[in-house]
Amino acid sequence: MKNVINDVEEKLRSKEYKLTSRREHILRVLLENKDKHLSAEEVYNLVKVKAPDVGLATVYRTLELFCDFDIIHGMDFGDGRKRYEFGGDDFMGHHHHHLICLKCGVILEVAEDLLEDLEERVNRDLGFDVQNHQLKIFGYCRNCKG
Amino acid sequence: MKNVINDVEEKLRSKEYKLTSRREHILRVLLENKDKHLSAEEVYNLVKVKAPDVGLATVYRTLELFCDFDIIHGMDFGDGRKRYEFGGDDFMGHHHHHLICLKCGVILEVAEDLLEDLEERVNRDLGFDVQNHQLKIFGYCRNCKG
DNA sequence: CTATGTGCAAATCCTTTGCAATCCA
DNA sequence: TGGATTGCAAAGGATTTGCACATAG
Repeated sequence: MKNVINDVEEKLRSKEYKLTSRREHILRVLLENKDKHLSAEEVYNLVKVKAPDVGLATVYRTLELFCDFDIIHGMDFGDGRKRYEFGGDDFMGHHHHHLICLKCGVILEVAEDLLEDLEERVNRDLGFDVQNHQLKIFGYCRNCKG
Repeated sequence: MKNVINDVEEKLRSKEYKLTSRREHILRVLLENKDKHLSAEEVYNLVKVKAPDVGLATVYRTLELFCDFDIIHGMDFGDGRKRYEFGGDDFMGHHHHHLICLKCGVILEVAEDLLEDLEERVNRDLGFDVQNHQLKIFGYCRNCKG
């Protein structure tokens, strides 16, 4: 954890950005909620607990910054707001996918990457140079089905 | 085409909705642009050519209506606006996927459905009852790569 | 005639931006 | 000190909503 924070600091510093205390607070919130998919406003509310004087704009600006540095990773589940998750490719290894329950809205993760052969096929057959992919699976979770 | 319009009319009528002339214009635009992924405003602009007195709100309301009836199908490519495509499951058979070029923004479609085994595995291993999925593949198209 | 559909403008929601003040190297 | 960072409030863009009028059946 301290490690991660140092890594991030170094990463930012390598391009003349600072890991200010605001940014560190935001980073901590994201770290402490690795498993969740927080919206900007949720991050804001959590950050305010420890640092009541942060502004929402700063949260947005910092989230964008972290995305640019591939420290976090933004996604969209179609509920009208962007959501963020700690870990870009550098921190997380390869992407995982999301199962979204249509009833209760819970979001589960599938760690395994089963799409490599697909990527290869797309590459070969369509001449499309795959960089990344995003898979969302909608359905009913164990508790909601039936 | 006439067929489709009649189908839609019947579908709407079965639940006490009407296929008014405004709605038909909107439907036609979507039909004539099967291959595109129009935003609400793009639909609006195209509809205005034939029916200058339609309001943007009506377009939004109609798109929502059509989505509810699974006549069209909304999606999000992360550019801040929802996009629509003719054909829900009823009209199109199974879903296709999208290849999004990171440079020129072109969106290609992959018709084949290579995810069935994945669905099955998710179902079996995680007790998740899959209804639908959405796959976006980002990369560089033939023209932009290299 | 009555419920549904519609245009318009205002309202909402999330996000971005301008700007003056603040902070850090 | 000087450029980066920030809070605040205002602006922005997409979408939704309230309401009075128009329309279809």
